[in-house]
Amino acid sequence: MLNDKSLATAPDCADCPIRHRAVCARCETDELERLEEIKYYRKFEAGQTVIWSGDRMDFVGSVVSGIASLTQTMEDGRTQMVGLLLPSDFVGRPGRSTAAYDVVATTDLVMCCFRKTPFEEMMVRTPHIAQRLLEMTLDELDAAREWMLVLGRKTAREKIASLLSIIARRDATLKTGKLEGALVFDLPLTREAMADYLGLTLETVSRQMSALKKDGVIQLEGKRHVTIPDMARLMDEAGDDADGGILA
Amino acid sequence: MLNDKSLATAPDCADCPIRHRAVCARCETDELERLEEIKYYRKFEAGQTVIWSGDRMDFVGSVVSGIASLTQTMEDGRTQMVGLLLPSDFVGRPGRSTAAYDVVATTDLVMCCFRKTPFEEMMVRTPHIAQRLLEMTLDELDAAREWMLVLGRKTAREKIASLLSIIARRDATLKTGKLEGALVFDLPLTREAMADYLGLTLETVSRQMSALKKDGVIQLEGKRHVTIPDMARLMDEAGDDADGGILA
DNA sequence: GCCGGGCCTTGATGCAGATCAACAAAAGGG
DNA sequence: CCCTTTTGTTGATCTGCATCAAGGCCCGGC
Repeated sequence: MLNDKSLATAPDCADCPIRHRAVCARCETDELERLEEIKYYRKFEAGQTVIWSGDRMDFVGSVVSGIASLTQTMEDGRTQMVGLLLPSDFVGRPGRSTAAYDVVATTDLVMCCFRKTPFEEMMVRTPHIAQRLLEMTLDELDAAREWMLVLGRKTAREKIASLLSIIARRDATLKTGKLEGALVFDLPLTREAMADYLGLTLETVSRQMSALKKDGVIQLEGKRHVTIPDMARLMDEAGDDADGGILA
Repeated sequence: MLNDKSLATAPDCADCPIRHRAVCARCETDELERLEEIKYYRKFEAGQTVIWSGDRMDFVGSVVSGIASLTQTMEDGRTQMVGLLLPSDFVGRPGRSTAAYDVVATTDLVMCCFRKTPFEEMMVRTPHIAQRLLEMTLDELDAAREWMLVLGRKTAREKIASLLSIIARRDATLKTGKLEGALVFDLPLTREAMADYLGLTLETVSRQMSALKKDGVIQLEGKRHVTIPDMARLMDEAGDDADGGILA
């Protein structure tokens, strides 16, 4: 599974984000070593499904590079994305054996996985892991609740602005750690995926993107390359008070 | 703070739900004793605010009786309820000192609280607490994501049916532990609170309640007293595949 | 080169739910 | 008890987004 090329592109971490995020730095070295022994890598191409809702899920893991999405689908086909997993985000649930959502690779994707059972045993022996996971889960819960406001009360234009500002912020933090001047990034989502995240149709997404472009809130080069000349302006369009949104 | 009358009404627990839920049964007795020492009770009347978003929050706790809601508000006044806290649900976040949402008592409310610092120290000493909290937080995350589907993709009628089925299920589980025959309960929410939870206006809520009544999906006696003659029918109206929704 | 299929944009039209408005029914409060 | 306030219902109208439909752009295959 381990693939040198993909690992070479892992962000800000020569090894594996679990070491930085899920397993905290305070853990004893021998525990970290044991974690090394049970970890493995999985690679997916854009569009591939990592796991289907309801399927047996015998691993937990985190995103090394690329983006995965969590989606829920109703019988009649309506779908809602309920989370966007960026590098270092955690997937899976200790203590549950089936997946609650479809997990799909939105871009090419590398994940660092641990078999669930040894990971759980390790959690029992290493309290810091549970505490670190609790912290991460609480962050995700905050992000999910933030998104409930977006879904429930914001207009289509505000929704788009919210999504762009979240991606822009997260992208800038990953790349430079700073949020200054114009922000430039490539949208990792199709219009349809944006629509699924925002509870809109792709036509509405397209129209609002055009409108934000016409109004100078964003610049578009091609369909995906975005420049945000003024982040404060964008956040204003998103209806956020200046501190803005958190990401799933 | 401790109030005999309100404690007498605590559901299924003569003492405090924390003992059952947040602190797991496996914890050593002396740890439980220590937890006893730092706990205290707070009582609120319907409509009172427990804490405002952004305020300093130096406690964590759980609901003993009554219902509290977590709400986010935009500057222009649009509000979205992001969680409904029923008896035994946990509030607060170890490791954060300010509240992220407004917490409001929707009905008369009794909470069992712990000062945050001793609770956090206790968490470090007692690994099972962190693991139990992780489990609870993951449940809440699932519930929040379930709700994202409701907010993003369901029609007004489906939203109402989803809310009713969640309340009915939770209420029945608390009271009898079973989901058989007709379910009867009192709505603990005003039409406005329902609207805030569902991302609708109160007029739409009222209309859809009337429509569901006219169609025989629910029976209404007064404004609050609800009978569900056929739970499967209601869940069908909610657009859920039979297993239905989870609650925040 | 041409063709077919993703992906995206834009236009025309329809409808679910918001908004505005009036009133009914309880629920206090003096 | 009446009066006010809160809460809920129902109607009329408006509007933002969905839906239906047509076509453009780009890329990969033949």
